[in-house]
Amino acid sequence: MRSEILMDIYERLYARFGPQHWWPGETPLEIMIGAVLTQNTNWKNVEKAIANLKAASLLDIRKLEQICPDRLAKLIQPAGSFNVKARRLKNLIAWLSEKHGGPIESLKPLSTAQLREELLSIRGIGPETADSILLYALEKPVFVADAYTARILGRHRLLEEGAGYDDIQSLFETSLPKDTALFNEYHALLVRCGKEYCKPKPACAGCPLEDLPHDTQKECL
DNA sequence: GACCAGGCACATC
DNA sequence: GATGTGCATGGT
Repeated sequence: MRSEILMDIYERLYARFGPQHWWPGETPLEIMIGAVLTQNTNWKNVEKAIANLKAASLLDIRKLEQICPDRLAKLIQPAGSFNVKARRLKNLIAWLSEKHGGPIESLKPLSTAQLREELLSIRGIGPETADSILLYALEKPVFVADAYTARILGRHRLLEEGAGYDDIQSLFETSLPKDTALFNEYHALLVRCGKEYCKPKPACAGCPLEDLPHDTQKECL
């Protein structure tokens, strides 16, 4: 039942918007960095910050290990919260380098559960950032249950009262096949639909989910 | 000028 | 354990 509804939503979104080609990053390292930079931040600003890092040839674990936080902060300035994010990036790089010796390839054989636990232990990496890294950088079948997901499901009365991040995530992970490509596309499509139609002040007209039961008064979680 | 954006840590109650 | 606040830029 729930699987059918979730697949119906997926089909509608895909039929409307088509493939989203996420994550827009060329390497796993760039995706990881983008996941931190996009915290509470518009993606366009993240692109500017990443362009600065590229221009400085800094998309490299060894170089990011060396750089001082102040210089890193200046480069990522367009992404906002730059002092905080510079520290968070340094924490992430230190984990890669000190615990796993650098190359991201060495992470891929490890279990999803172990990687998630380690990521969550890094200061600055919360559930959503950890799951974005697992799904988009490491290609693990993990569902990213972000604010758009909560908002869209909430508006369509598909969430229990008080459902939190883990509840929403397991709703998808237990109802759908654990398929990296599906989770990749589904989350990207929810973000796309949320941006265009399901904002805090919703504009439902024309939304591919418009004729499903929904409640436009409902606040986002 | 207010609100929002692909969150998280920390303080306080 | 729930709720509030700082971080900080850039687009609407």
